[in-house]
Amino acid sequence: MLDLKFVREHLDLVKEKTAQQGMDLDVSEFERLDEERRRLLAEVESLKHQRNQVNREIAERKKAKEDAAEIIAEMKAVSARIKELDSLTNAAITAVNDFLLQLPNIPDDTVPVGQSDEDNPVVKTWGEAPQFDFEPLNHWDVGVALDILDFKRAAKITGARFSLLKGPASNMERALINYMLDLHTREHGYTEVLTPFMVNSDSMYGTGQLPKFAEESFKLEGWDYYLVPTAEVPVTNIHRDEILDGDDLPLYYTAYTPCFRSEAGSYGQDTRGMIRQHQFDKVELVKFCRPEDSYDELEGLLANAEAVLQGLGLHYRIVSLCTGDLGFSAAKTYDIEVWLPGQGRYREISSCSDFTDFQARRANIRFRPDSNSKTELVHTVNGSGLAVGRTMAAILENNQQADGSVVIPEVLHKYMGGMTVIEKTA
RNA sequence: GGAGAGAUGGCCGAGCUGGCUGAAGGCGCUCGCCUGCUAAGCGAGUAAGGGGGGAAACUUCCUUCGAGGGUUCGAAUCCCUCUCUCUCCGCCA
Repeated sequence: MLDLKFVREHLDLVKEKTAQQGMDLDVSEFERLDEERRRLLAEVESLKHQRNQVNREIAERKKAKEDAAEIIAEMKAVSARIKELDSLTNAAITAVNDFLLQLPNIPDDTVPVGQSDEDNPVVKTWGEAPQFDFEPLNHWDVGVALDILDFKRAAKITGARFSLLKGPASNMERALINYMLDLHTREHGYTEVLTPFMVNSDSMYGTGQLPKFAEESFKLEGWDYYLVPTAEVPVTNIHRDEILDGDDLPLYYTAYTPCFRSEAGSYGQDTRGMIRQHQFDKVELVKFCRPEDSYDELEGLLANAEAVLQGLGLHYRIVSLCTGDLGFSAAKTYDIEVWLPGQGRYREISSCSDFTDFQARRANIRFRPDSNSKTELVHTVNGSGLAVGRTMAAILENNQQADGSVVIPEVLHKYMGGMTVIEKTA
C-alpha cells in the first residue's frame, strides 16, 4: 500500500506510474473520497471535543452533588449525532483505504520501461547451455521413462497440475531443499524458520495477495485460512504489527514451504510437467532492512539465489522486469531464468524483489532507527532461493544422457546417500 | 470435545463497586548529575495512529487498554459475540 499523504501530494506521479503498468486511475474519485474523509473527520472530532469537555463538567457537578440533568439531556443529542457521523466517517476511511489497496507499488527509477515480458532486458548470463549429441527430452519424458515421475497417478489421486515423485526423484526433492537451506543458513547468514502452511486473511493482506488476487489462492472452506501461495506470506508476517529494534536490522530469514496456487488464468499453459503446478516446494529468502539499504539488499539476495544454481552447475540468465511486467507489490524485480534444453528456452526459477515500504505499510512493520527517534517503516526484500520443482526439472533436462540416465549434481550426492546418477531400474 | 482463568504501553504488572487513568508501580531505554574505573546512586524524559496550525523546534485536538457490537451524558472498567493464551478432563499423531 502506498502512503496516503504521498498519494495526495503526488497524484500526477501516481497516475503516470500506474499507467505504465496498464492501470487507468480515476484521480478525481480519489480526491473526492479523500476530501470527504477529512471533512467528516474534522466535524466528528470537534463534536467529540465538545463531548469530552462537557463530560468533565458533568463529572465535577456530580462530585459536588449539583444537578446536571440539563446538560446531560443536551449531550444526549450530541452523542446521537456523533454516532451517525462515526459510521459515515468509518465508511469514508474504508473507501479511501480500499482505493489505496488497489494501487500497485511505484516502480523504482532504475526499472526499465516496457509493456510486457518481451521488454525485460537480460542483465546477466552465467554458464553455458550444455551440448547434446542427441535430441534432449523434456523433463517429464525423462522422469516418466526413469519411473521417477508419475503424473497419471497424481491426477488420479487429486487432479491435474499435481505430481507424484518416486524413489530417486522424491529423494532429490528432499536433497535440493536441504542443500538450499544449508547453503543459505551456513554461508549466507539466513535464519531458518518453519512456518504454518496456512495463513489467515490478515497475513494475506499484509503481503498484498489480498484483496486483488483472491482467485489465485486456495481458501479453506468454512475457515478464514488460506494455503500459503509462497513462504513470503508467513515469513513476512512474522513481524506484522511489530516495532523492531533498529540495531537488529537487517533480519534475514529462509524458509522451506510447499506453495499452493490455483493458477487461474493460465489454462492451456505448461499443462505438462512440473513447471506449473497447484502445489510445489520452494525455499524462500526474506529480508527486513532499513530503507536506505534495500536496493543493496536486493542485489545481495539475488546473488544468494544465484549461488544455488552455480552450485548445481545450471546455466541461467537474469532479467530485470520492466514496468509492464512488474508485480503488484514490487518496486523492482529480477527474475532468474534457468535454461531448459528439453524445452529449448529459459524459464523463471526465482523472482527477487524489493518491495520498499509497500508490504511494511500494509503489514505495519516498523523499526526505531535509534532509541530516541520516531518509528519508520522497514523495507522488505524477498526472493525464491529457489523453486524446487523447477530446479529438479532443470536438472533432469540439463543432466540427461543418451541412455536416458541423469547425472546428479555433486553437491547433492551427500544428501542422496552417495548416489551419483539416476538410472532406469529393471 | 467438556470445565474454568485470562488478554492493559518496548517488557512485567496495578486498575475492573463506570467520571482529571493514556492509564499507578517496576524493568528497560535516553539525557544530565555524582563516585578515580566498573557496579551502585540521584534527577528528568520515554506509546502508537490520525486531523488542524507552524519553515522548523513545536503545538493543539481526536482515537486506541485482544477484535467487533451494545448499555450510558460518559466505559480499560457493565452486557453480548468472536479470536487468541493458560490450567484441568477427554481424545489423538
